[in-house]
Amino acid sequence: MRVYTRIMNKSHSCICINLRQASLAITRFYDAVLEPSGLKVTQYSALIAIRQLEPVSISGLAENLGLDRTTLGRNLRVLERENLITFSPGQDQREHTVHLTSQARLALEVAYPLWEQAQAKIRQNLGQPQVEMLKTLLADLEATIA
Amino acid sequence: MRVYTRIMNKSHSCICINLRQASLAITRFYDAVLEPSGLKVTQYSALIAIRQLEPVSISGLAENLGLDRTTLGRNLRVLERENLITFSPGQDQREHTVHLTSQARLALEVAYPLWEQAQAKIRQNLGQPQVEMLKTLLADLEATIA
DNA sequence: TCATAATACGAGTATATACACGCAATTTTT
DNA sequence: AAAAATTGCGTGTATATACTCGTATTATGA
Repeated sequence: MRVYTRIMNKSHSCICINLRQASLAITRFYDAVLEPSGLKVTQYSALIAIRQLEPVSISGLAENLGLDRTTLGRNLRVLERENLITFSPGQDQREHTVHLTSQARLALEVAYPLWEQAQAKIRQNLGQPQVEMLKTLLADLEATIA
Repeated sequence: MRVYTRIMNKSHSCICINLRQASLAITRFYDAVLEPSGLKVTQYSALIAIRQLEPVSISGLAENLGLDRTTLGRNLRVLERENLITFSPGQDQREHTVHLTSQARLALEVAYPLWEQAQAKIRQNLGQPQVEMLKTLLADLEATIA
């Protein structure tokens, strides 16, 4: 008797798809809340990271953000075109170090209360302990595949 | 699959960025594991959903997958080009209903044990109760912004 | 019945993501 | 010092995502 492979027919049993769907939905929410600042949440997080690490190379920034180097490089071009960042040569002639412009600092000041508002809504509706639990689980999850 | 280790700033305070980083890392992991099947995890989940809901319209499928209608429409073109799905007109002349090909059913049979392997690794390393807790939190999280 | 609203979809545009490949600069090894 | 390995980055290619606008079809309501 042949036993045919039983395939799960519920995509929501997939941990990855669960994560992706939540990630996309929450991203849409943050992008909508941040809209008056002209920044998307990906751009906001990149600018925050740059401000924190400046001066920083593209690869260093990518590692910090958990993104592929080439992905971040292309994302940064958008920010450069919008006059939010500039590049300058580093000590090492291979490196391009990234800098915030004053326009970016202004945009971050506009974006910050909006971002806080998004964070607050989730904290209030989900509960602070649940938010902390979620962060812990996400960190542990990433550790399982490292 | 590359694992982008974030040395500095491991705990970001942004709930959205936490989610996105985990989502991208886990997606890279699933894509790498599924690679022998020729399917990416997004494609795998789309095909599973189609098999479950067939015959289904593009909009109906998009709703089920939590994706924008136009996003899914473009994703489906890739699957059509790869001869994994076909379209046919529905009762309603506006609708395009989606169908799996036998090639897709074969690909799913190849992909299934690989997908199970990815799921198992996470279940074993994170723990079944933690996986359930994560799913609950993600569902609750999405409810907070609805 | 006819005007209007709602639905289903595609195209245009734009950002985000990442792998493979190649090149130039730097570091390490021999 | 020369060879080899590593590092930093860009390009080519491809998929994924979603917003706006336009069009055709269907449903609804006056």
